[in-house]
Amino acid sequence: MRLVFIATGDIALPAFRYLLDHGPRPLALVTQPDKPAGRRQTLTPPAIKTLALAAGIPVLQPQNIGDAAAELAALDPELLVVIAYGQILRDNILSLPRQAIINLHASLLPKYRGAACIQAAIDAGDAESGVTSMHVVRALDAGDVILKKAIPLASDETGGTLHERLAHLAAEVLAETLENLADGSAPRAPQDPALASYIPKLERDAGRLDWTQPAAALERRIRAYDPWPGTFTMALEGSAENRLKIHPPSIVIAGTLAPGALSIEGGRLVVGCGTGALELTTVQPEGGRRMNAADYLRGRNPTLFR
RNA sequence: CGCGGGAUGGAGCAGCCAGGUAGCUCGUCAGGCUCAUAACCUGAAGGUCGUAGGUUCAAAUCCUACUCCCGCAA
Repeated sequence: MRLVFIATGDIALPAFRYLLDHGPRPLALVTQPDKPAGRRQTLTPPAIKTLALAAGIPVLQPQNIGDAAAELAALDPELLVVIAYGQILRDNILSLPRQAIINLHASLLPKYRGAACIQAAIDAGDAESGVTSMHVVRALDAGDVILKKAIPLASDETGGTLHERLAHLAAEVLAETLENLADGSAPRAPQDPALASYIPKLERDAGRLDWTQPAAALERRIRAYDPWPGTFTMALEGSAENRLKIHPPSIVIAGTLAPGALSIEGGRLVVGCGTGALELTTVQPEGGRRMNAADYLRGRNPTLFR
Protein backbone atom coordinates (compact mmCIF):
# COMPACT_ATOMS: atom_id res chain seq x y z
CA MET A 1 0.00 0.00 0.00
CA ARG A 2 1.32 3.44 -0.97
CA LEU A 3 1.16 5.32 2.32
CA VAL A 4 2.28 8.78 3.41
CA PHE A 5 2.63 9.53 7.12
CA ILE A 6 1.71 13.01 8.33
CA ALA A 7 2.65 13.73 11.97
CA THR A 8 4.54 16.05 14.29
CA GLY A 9 3.73 15.17 17.91
CA ASP A 10 5.57 12.49 19.85
CA ILE A 11 2.32 10.60 20.30
CA ALA A 12 2.78 9.42 16.72
CA LEU A 13 6.18 7.83 17.35
CA PRO A 14 5.06 4.27 18.24
CA ALA A 15 2.68 4.16 15.28
CA PHE A 16 5.44 5.37 12.98
CA ARG A 17 7.84 2.79 14.39
CA TYR A 18 5.23 0.14 13.81
CA LEU A 19 5.12 1.01 10.13
CA LEU A 20 8.89 1.03 9.89
CA ASP A 21 9.06 -2.43 11.45
CA HIS A 22 6.02 -4.11 9.94
CA GLY A 23 5.08 -2.01 6.91
CA PRO A 24 3.71 -0.75 4.78
CA ARG A 25 6.83 1.40 4.67
CA PRO A 26 5.83 5.07 4.40
CA LEU A 27 6.77 6.74 1.12
CA ALA A 28 7.43 9.95 3.03
CA LEU A 29 6.91 11.78 6.30
CA VAL A 30 5.25 15.18 6.30
CA THR A 31 5.97 17.08 9.51
CA GLN A 32 6.03 20.67 10.73
CA PRO A 33 9.12 22.79 10.10
CA ASP A 34 11.87 22.79 12.74
CA LYS A 35 11.05 25.34 15.40
CA PRO A 36 13.01 27.26 18.01
CA ALA A 37 12.85 25.35 21.26
CA GLY A 38 14.47 25.29 24.66
CA ARG A 39 16.19 27.98 26.64
CA ARG A 40 18.54 28.99 23.84
CA GLN A 41 15.75 28.99 21.28
CA THR A 42 17.79 26.71 19.08
CA LEU A 43 16.13 25.32 15.98
CA THR A 44 14.94 21.85 16.91
CA PRO A 45 13.47 19.20 14.60
CA PRO A 46 10.45 17.13 15.65
CA ALA A 47 11.61 13.80 17.10
CA ILE A 48 9.70 11.94 14.43
CA LYS A 49 11.73 13.70 11.74
CA THR A 50 14.94 12.41 13.30
CA LEU A 51 13.48 8.92 13.36
CA ALA A 52 12.42 9.15 9.71
CA LEU A 53 15.80 10.36 8.53
CA ALA A 54 17.54 7.58 10.44
CA ALA A 55 15.29 5.10 8.65
CA GLY A 56 15.91 6.68 5.27
CA ILE A 57 12.35 7.96 4.83
CA PRO A 58 12.09 11.21 2.86
CA VAL A 59 10.87 14.14 4.98
CA LEU A 60 8.77 17.07 3.82
CA GLN A 61 8.44 20.15 6.04
CA PRO A 62 6.24 22.66 4.24
CA GLN A 63 5.37 25.86 6.08
CA ASN A 64 1.81 25.13 5.10
CA ILE A 65 0.94 21.61 4.03
CA GLY A 66 -0.99 22.97 1.09
CA ASP A 67 2.36 24.10 -0.34
CA ALA A 68 3.39 20.46 -0.64
CA ALA A 69 0.29 19.34 -2.52
CA ALA A 70 2.15 18.86 -5.78
CA GLU A 71 4.98 16.91 -4.18
CA LEU A 72 2.51 14.68 -2.39
CA ALA A 73 0.52 14.14 -5.57
CA ALA A 74 3.70 13.03 -7.29
CA LEU A 75 4.02 10.24 -4.74
CA ASP A 76 0.62 8.98 -5.87
CA PRO A 77 -0.45 7.86 -2.40
CA GLU A 78 -3.32 5.49 -1.78
CA LEU A 79 -3.58 6.39 1.90
CA LEU A 80 -2.64 9.35 4.06
CA VAL A 81 -2.28 8.73 7.80
CA VAL A 82 -2.47 11.82 10.01
CA ILE A 83 -1.56 11.83 13.72
CA ALA A 84 -0.98 15.01 15.75
CA TYR A 85 0.25 17.00 12.77
CA GLY A 86 -0.87 20.41 13.96
CA GLN A 87 -2.33 21.89 10.79
CA ILE A 88 -5.78 21.81 9.27
CA LEU A 89 -5.82 19.92 5.98
CA ARG A 90 -7.53 21.64 3.11
CA ASP A 91 -9.24 20.33 0.01
CA ASN A 92 -6.10 20.20 -2.12
CA ILE A 93 -4.72 17.63 0.35
CA LEU A 94 -7.98 15.89 1.20
CA SER A 95 -8.52 15.01 -2.45
CA LEU A 96 -5.04 13.53 -2.91
CA PRO A 97 -5.15 9.87 -1.86
CA ARG A 98 -6.81 7.32 -4.10
CA GLN A 99 -8.24 5.30 -1.21
CA ALA A 100 -8.56 7.25 2.02
CA ILE A 101 -7.14 9.77 4.41
CA ILE A 102 -7.39 8.70 8.00
CA ASN A 103 -6.64 10.39 11.29
CA LEU A 104 -5.87 8.91 14.68
CA HIS A 105 -7.16 10.96 17.61
CA ALA A 106 -6.37 10.49 21.30
CA SER A 107 -9.91 10.40 22.65
CA LEU A 108 -13.04 8.32 22.34
CA LEU A 109 -14.77 10.40 19.69
CA PRO A 110 -17.10 12.19 19.44
CA LYS A 111 -15.96 13.19 22.94
CA TYR A 112 -13.10 15.70 23.12
CA ARG A 113 -12.44 16.79 19.60
CA GLY A 114 -9.53 19.21 19.42
CA ALA A 115 -5.98 19.58 20.66
CA ALA A 116 -6.12 19.04 24.43
CA CYS A 117 -8.04 15.78 24.32
CA ILE A 118 -5.68 13.84 26.59
CA GLN A 119 -5.77 16.37 29.38
CA ALA A 120 -9.55 16.71 29.00
CA ALA A 121 -10.27 13.07 29.87
CA ILE A 122 -8.32 13.25 33.14
CA ASP A 123 -9.54 16.73 33.96
CA ALA A 124 -13.14 15.60 33.61
CA GLY A 125 -12.58 12.58 35.84
CA ASP A 126 -13.52 10.08 33.13
CA ALA A 127 -13.17 6.38 33.86
CA GLU A 128 -11.61 5.67 30.46
CA SER A 129 -10.03 7.23 27.43
CA GLY A 130 -8.73 5.81 24.18
CA VAL A 131 -7.74 6.25 20.57
CA THR A 132 -10.09 6.62 17.62
CA SER A 133 -9.32 6.18 13.94
CA MET A 134 -11.55 7.99 11.47
CA HIS A 135 -11.83 9.36 8.00
CA VAL A 136 -10.73 12.96 7.72
CA VAL A 137 -13.36 15.48 6.68
CA ARG A 138 -13.30 19.25 6.52
CA ALA A 139 -14.65 19.69 10.06
CA LEU A 140 -12.10 19.05 12.80
CA ASP A 141 -12.11 15.49 14.17
CA ALA A 142 -15.66 14.99 12.89
CA GLY A 143 -15.23 12.27 10.26
CA ASP A 144 -16.76 8.80 10.21
CA VAL A 145 -15.22 6.49 12.78
CA ILE A 146 -13.44 3.33 11.69
CA LEU A 147 -12.61 1.93 15.09
CA LYS A 148 -11.75 2.92 18.62
CA LYS A 149 -10.00 1.22 21.49
CA ALA A 150 -10.48 2.24 25.12
CA ILE A 151 -8.28 1.90 28.19
CA PRO A 152 -9.25 2.58 31.82
CA LEU A 153 -7.68 5.57 33.57
CA ALA A 154 -5.68 4.99 36.75
CA SER A 155 -6.47 7.01 39.85
CA ASP A 156 -3.00 8.54 39.63
CA GLU A 157 -3.06 8.97 35.86
CA THR A 158 -1.27 12.06 34.59
CA GLY A 159 -1.24 13.70 31.20
CA GLY A 160 2.23 12.25 30.75
CA THR A 161 1.37 8.66 31.59
CA LEU A 162 -1.80 8.75 29.52
CA HIS A 163 0.04 10.30 26.57
CA GLU A 164 2.51 7.44 26.71
CA ARG A 165 -0.15 4.74 26.96
CA LEU A 166 -2.29 6.24 24.20
CA ALA A 167 0.74 6.54 21.95
CA HIS A 168 1.22 2.79 22.11
CA LEU A 169 -2.50 2.18 21.80
CA ALA A 170 -2.44 4.32 18.66
CA ALA A 171 0.01 1.92 17.07
CA GLU A 172 -2.43 -0.93 17.72
CA VAL A 173 -5.35 1.05 16.38
CA LEU A 174 -3.38 1.96 13.26
CA ALA A 175 -2.39 -1.66 12.65
CA GLU A 176 -5.94 -2.88 12.91
CA THR A 177 -7.31 -0.01 10.86
CA LEU A 178 -4.87 -0.75 8.06
CA GLU A 179 -5.85 -4.42 8.08
CA ASN A 180 -9.51 -3.53 7.88
CA LEU A 181 -8.94 -1.08 5.06
CA ALA A 182 -6.83 -3.57 3.17
CA ASP A 183 -9.41 -6.36 3.24
CA GLY A 184 -12.36 -4.03 2.82
CA SER A 185 -13.84 -4.82 6.22
CA ALA A 186 -13.37 -1.35 7.69
CA PRO A 187 -16.53 -0.14 9.45
CA ARG A 188 -17.66 3.40 8.92
CA ALA A 189 -19.80 4.87 11.66
CA PRO A 190 -20.90 8.51 11.61
CA GLN A 191 -20.32 10.44 14.83
CA ASP A 192 -23.36 11.51 16.81
CA PRO A 193 -23.14 15.32 16.82
CA ALA A 194 -25.26 15.46 19.98
CA LEU A 195 -22.49 13.71 21.93
CA ALA A 196 -19.65 15.75 20.46
CA SER A 197 -17.54 18.11 22.55
CA TYR A 198 -14.68 20.34 21.54
CA ILE A 199 -11.61 21.08 23.66
CA PRO A 200 -9.76 24.20 22.55
CA LYS A 201 -5.99 24.36 22.57
CA LEU A 202 -4.67 25.13 26.03
CA GLU A 203 -3.63 28.74 26.47
CA ARG A 204 -0.75 30.27 28.36
CA ASP A 205 -2.39 30.76 31.71
CA ALA A 206 -4.61 27.69 31.58
CA GLY A 207 -2.42 26.05 34.21
CA ARG A 208 -3.03 28.68 36.86
CA LEU A 209 -5.00 27.03 39.64
CA ASP A 210 -8.22 28.66 40.76
CA TRP A 211 -8.45 27.91 44.46
CA THR A 212 -12.16 28.65 44.52
CA GLN A 213 -12.66 25.39 42.61
CA PRO A 214 -13.43 22.20 44.54
CA ALA A 215 -10.36 20.35 45.79
CA ALA A 216 -11.28 17.24 43.82
CA ALA A 217 -11.34 19.19 40.55
CA LEU A 218 -7.99 20.83 41.30
CA GLU A 219 -6.45 17.46 42.12
CA ARG A 220 -7.56 16.18 38.71
CA ARG A 221 -6.28 19.25 36.94
CA ILE A 222 -2.85 18.97 38.54
CA ARG A 223 -2.61 15.42 37.19
CA ALA A 224 -4.17 16.23 33.81
CA TYR A 225 -1.85 19.14 33.08
CA ASP A 226 1.32 17.29 34.10
CA PRO A 227 3.78 17.59 32.47
CA TRP A 228 2.22 20.00 30.01
CA PRO A 229 1.24 22.78 30.36
CA GLY A 230 1.79 22.24 34.09
CA THR A 231 -0.09 23.96 36.89
CA PHE A 232 1.01 26.87 39.04
CA THR A 233 -0.14 29.44 41.54
CA MET A 234 1.15 32.79 42.70
CA ALA A 235 2.60 32.46 46.18
CA LEU A 236 2.76 35.42 48.53
CA GLU A 237 6.11 35.12 50.31
CA GLY A 238 6.65 38.11 52.56
CA SER A 239 6.21 41.15 50.36
CA ALA A 240 7.09 39.25 47.20
CA GLU A 241 4.77 37.29 44.98
CA ASN A 242 6.45 34.38 43.26
CA ARG A 243 5.26 31.88 40.73
CA LEU A 244 5.11 28.38 42.18
CA LYS A 245 4.66 25.32 39.99
CA ILE A 246 2.55 22.54 41.45
CA HIS A 247 3.35 18.94 40.58
CA PRO A 248 1.33 15.82 41.31
CA PRO A 249 0.51 14.01 43.42
CA SER A 250 -1.79 16.10 45.59
CA ILE A 251 -4.19 14.82 48.20
CA VAL A 252 -7.78 15.89 48.70
CA ILE A 253 -8.59 16.33 52.38
CA ALA A 254 -11.48 17.71 54.36
CA GLY A 255 -11.07 21.25 55.61
CA THR A 256 -12.69 24.59 55.99
CA LEU A 257 -9.79 26.82 54.97
CA ALA A 258 -10.66 29.80 52.82
CA PRO A 259 -9.67 29.40 49.16
CA GLY A 260 -5.94 30.04 48.81
CA ALA A 261 -5.35 30.18 52.55
CA LEU A 262 -2.55 27.98 53.85
CA SER A 263 -2.22 25.58 56.73
CA ILE A 264 1.40 24.72 57.45
CA GLU A 265 1.99 22.16 60.15
CA GLY A 266 4.60 19.47 60.50
CA GLY A 267 6.03 20.16 57.07
CA ARG A 268 2.66 19.63 55.39
CA LEU A 269 1.43 22.22 52.96
CA VAL A 270 -2.36 22.40 52.81
CA VAL A 271 -4.27 24.90 50.67
CA GLY A 272 -7.89 25.80 51.13
CA CYS A 273 -10.16 25.28 48.10
CA GLY A 274 -13.74 26.13 47.18
CA THR A 275 -14.76 22.79 48.61
CA GLY A 276 -12.38 20.94 50.92
CA ALA A 277 -8.63 21.42 50.88
CA LEU A 278 -5.64 20.09 49.01
CA GLU A 279 -2.34 18.88 50.42
CA LEU A 280 0.49 19.61 48.01
CA THR A 281 3.42 17.21 48.04
CA THR A 282 5.69 18.51 45.30
CA VAL A 283 6.29 22.08 44.23
CA GLN A 284 8.84 24.10 42.29
CA PRO A 285 9.65 27.74 42.98
CA GLU A 286 10.55 29.93 40.03
CA GLY A 287 14.26 29.56 39.36
CA GLY A 288 14.53 26.55 41.64
CA ARG A 289 14.36 22.88 41.16
CA ARG A 290 11.47 20.60 41.97
CA MET A 291 11.28 19.82 45.69
CA ASN A 292 8.92 18.31 48.21
CA ALA A 293 6.62 20.57 50.17
CA ALA A 294 8.55 20.21 53.44
CA ASP A 295 11.77 21.40 51.78
CA TYR A 296 9.98 24.32 50.22
CA LEU A 297 8.56 25.37 53.57
CA ARG A 298 11.98 25.15 55.23
CA GLY A 299 13.45 27.99 53.23
CA ARG A 300 10.43 29.95 52.06
CA ASN A 301 7.58 31.39 54.00
CA PRO A 302 4.41 31.49 51.91
CA THR A 303 1.36 33.10 53.45
CA LEU A 304 -1.23 32.89 50.69
CA PHE A 305 -1.78 31.32 47.29
CA ARG A 306 -3.75 33.11 44.63
C1' C B 1 23.69 36.27 21.25
C1' G B 2 15.12 35.80 23.02
C1' C B 3 13.91 37.47 28.70
C1' G B 4 14.97 36.25 33.72
C1' G B 5 16.21 33.59 38.61
C1' G B 6 19.88 30.52 40.99
C1' A B 7 24.76 27.74 42.79
C1' U B 8 26.55 28.98 50.75
C1' G B 9 27.95 21.93 55.74
C1' G B 10 23.13 16.02 53.94
C1' A B 11 18.02 19.25 52.49
C1' G B 12 15.67 24.12 51.85
C1' C B 13 17.23 29.13 52.56
C1' A B 14 19.48 34.13 54.79
C1' G B 15 23.94 36.94 54.44
C1' C B 16 26.03 40.15 48.98
C1' C B 17 23.45 46.40 47.42
C1' A B 18 26.78 50.06 51.86
C1' G B 19 33.98 44.02 51.90
C1' G B 20 36.43 42.72 58.03
C1' U B 21 34.17 36.65 63.41
C1' A B 22 29.74 31.19 58.56
C1' G B 23 23.88 32.27 60.21
C1' C B 24 18.41 30.25 60.08
C1' U B 25 14.82 26.16 59.75
C1' C B 26 15.57 20.98 59.41
C1' G B 27 18.40 16.46 59.07
C1' U B 28 22.46 13.39 61.29
C1' C B 29 25.10 11.69 65.85
C1' A B 30 25.40 11.59 71.39
C1' G B 31 22.97 12.43 75.95
C1' G B 32 18.46 13.81 78.75
C1' C B 33 13.05 13.79 79.57
C1' U B 34 8.79 10.51 78.67
C1' C B 35 4.56 4.61 79.22
C1' A B 36 5.70 6.43 74.38
C1' U B 37 6.62 9.53 69.88
C1' A B 38 8.19 12.31 63.52
C1' A B 39 7.13 15.78 70.44
C1' C B 40 10.38 18.52 73.99
C1' C B 41 15.48 19.88 76.35
C1' U B 42 21.04 19.85 76.08
C1' G B 43 25.45 19.13 73.41
C1' A B 44 28.44 17.65 69.03
C1' A B 45 30.13 16.61 64.22
C1' G B 46 29.83 18.47 59.36
C1' G B 47 31.26 24.05 54.80
C1' U B 48 37.84 24.80 49.46
C1' C B 49 30.62 29.93 50.28
C1' G B 50 30.03 26.34 41.72
C1' U B 51 35.23 26.91 38.93
C1' A B 52 39.40 30.09 37.44
C1' G B 53 41.50 34.73 37.53
C1' G B 54 41.50 40.05 39.20
C1' U B 55 40.96 44.43 42.79
C1' U B 56 42.13 44.98 48.18
C1' C B 57 45.71 45.04 54.23
C1' A B 58 41.25 41.91 53.94
C1' A B 59 36.36 38.87 49.26
C1' A B 60 30.53 34.49 50.32
C1' U B 61 30.24 39.91 49.55
C1' C B 62 33.26 44.15 44.35
C1' C B 63 35.15 43.11 38.84
C1' U B 64 35.97 39.52 34.54
C1' A B 65 35.55 34.82 32.23
C1' C B 66 33.69 29.94 32.48
C1' U B 67 30.65 25.52 34.13
C1' C B 68 26.15 23.64 35.83
C1' C B 69 20.71 24.03 37.51
C1' C B 70 15.98 26.30 36.81
C1' G B 71 11.52 29.67 35.47
C1' C B 72 9.36 32.37 31.22
C1' A B 73 8.95 32.06 26.20
C1' A B 74 8.59 28.76 21.87
